[in-house]
Amino acid sequence: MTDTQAHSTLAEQTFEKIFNLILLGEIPLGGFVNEANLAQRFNVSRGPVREAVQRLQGLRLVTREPHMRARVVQLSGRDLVEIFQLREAIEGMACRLAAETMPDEELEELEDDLARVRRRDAPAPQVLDIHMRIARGCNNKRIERLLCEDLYHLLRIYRYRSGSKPGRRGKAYEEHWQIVRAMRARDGELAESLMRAHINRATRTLLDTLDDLDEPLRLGAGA
Amino acid sequence: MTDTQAHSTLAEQTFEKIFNLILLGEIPLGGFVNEANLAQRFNVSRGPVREAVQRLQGLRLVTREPHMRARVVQLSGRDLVEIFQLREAIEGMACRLAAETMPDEELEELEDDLARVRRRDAPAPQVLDIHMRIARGCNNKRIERLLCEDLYHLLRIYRYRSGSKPGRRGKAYEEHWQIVRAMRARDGELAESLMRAHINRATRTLLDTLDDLDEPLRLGAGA
DNA sequence: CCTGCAAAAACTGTTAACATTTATGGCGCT
DNA sequence: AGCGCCATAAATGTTAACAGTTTTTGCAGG
Repeated sequence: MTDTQAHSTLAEQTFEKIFNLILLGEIPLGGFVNEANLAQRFNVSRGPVREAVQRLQGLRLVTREPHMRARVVQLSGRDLVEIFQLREAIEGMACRLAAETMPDEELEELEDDLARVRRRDAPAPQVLDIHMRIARGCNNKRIERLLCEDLYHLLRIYRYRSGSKPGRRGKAYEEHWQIVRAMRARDGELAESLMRAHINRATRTLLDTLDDLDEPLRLGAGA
Repeated sequence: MTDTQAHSTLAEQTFEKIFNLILLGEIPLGGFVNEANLAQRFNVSRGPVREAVQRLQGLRLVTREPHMRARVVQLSGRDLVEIFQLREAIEGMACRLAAETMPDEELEELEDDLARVRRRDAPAPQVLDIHMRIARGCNNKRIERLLCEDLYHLLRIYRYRSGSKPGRRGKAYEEHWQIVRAMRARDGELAESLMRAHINRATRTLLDTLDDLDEPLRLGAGA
């Protein structure tokens, strides 16, 4: 109507809309992604919808084989472990690189913001924030995109469903602090191993949670 | 005509064809990817071509912004370094996981094949082969896909243009051997660090080659 | 009641035409 | 000649209809 080029292309807007549908559970995990249905819903043709679904497939958020109907992935406990193993490897490397190449001023800023979080007068207490800032500071566009665009979407869905563990908050802060200190010391190797340990601990907490719930966070049909 | 479902969908066939065009340099690095042009060339409509190009964008092999024409990436020296840094992180982790979970028999087979390569009666002396087999054995589908599907395509293009360094062959073999020995000993940590060192050395060789050539392997316009 | 097959429905794959945006080339102006 | 503007050309974005495959439905037979 009047919203001229918020994202400029229908395909991109449609991607965001479908992603939100999945995020909010309106299309459940394991549920089907129907092109015609979505096209009608958004008042667009199937072209942009197809493009959006294909992008979701690129993120491995939906599976899609030749003539079969696309469906949202299940995000089983196994899937999450795999994602976290991948994060451990990539974010570890990102942290090493950021420790070696990030400008001093940005590191200081990062440290200051972290200190503000501790004093409870933080502007945005996003847990992912520090991870994202390290990813953006690693001076490797390919790693940055993989973390900030590809894995970020998956983590959003996971976090939305299992409101982040409150018990880990304090410990996570301490671990973040150590990581930033290693980075300020320009000790890439230490920074990497601290980040890996940090994510590894998160993985363990994740596994415990999954055990508690008996079954993984499943909102779609059971396997 | 008669080739019934080799890949079943036109979009997929078109993807392979366009990829080969890029691999062979028929579409040069930095060159434009014209949808209508390719559609006519392959006797298909623009739909499958669009889908193929979008997949190439997902691999970060072509860049494509809203209304601009898509173009093949440049693969500058910087790009290659970034790819190798990413490989170091992911293949390192893959190697650790493979060392911990790969079945004994597969590891033995891997060792035997490597021994055959040493004795010069190898069936297929593919350098990438051992990396791929480790990726496939890491028991993490997400990592496997990232290495075998995403990064594999990029490495193929790089290798096609700079016929793999012969001087490294012998050393690479020795390093592969050590990695497999660590895996057979089920020492994931050692296997990971050996794999990382292996890729790191390859990166250095790569950088030296680039220095020798004065400018990176550029077939498109210079940056 | 269950099983297996055949027709119908639903869905994805593909195409060609239309709409909109960007790139190109020529013209006049300074 | 060099620079900016405007018409034209070319490329991408979008749509609606058609084609082929898969899933569902319903019925007949055991």
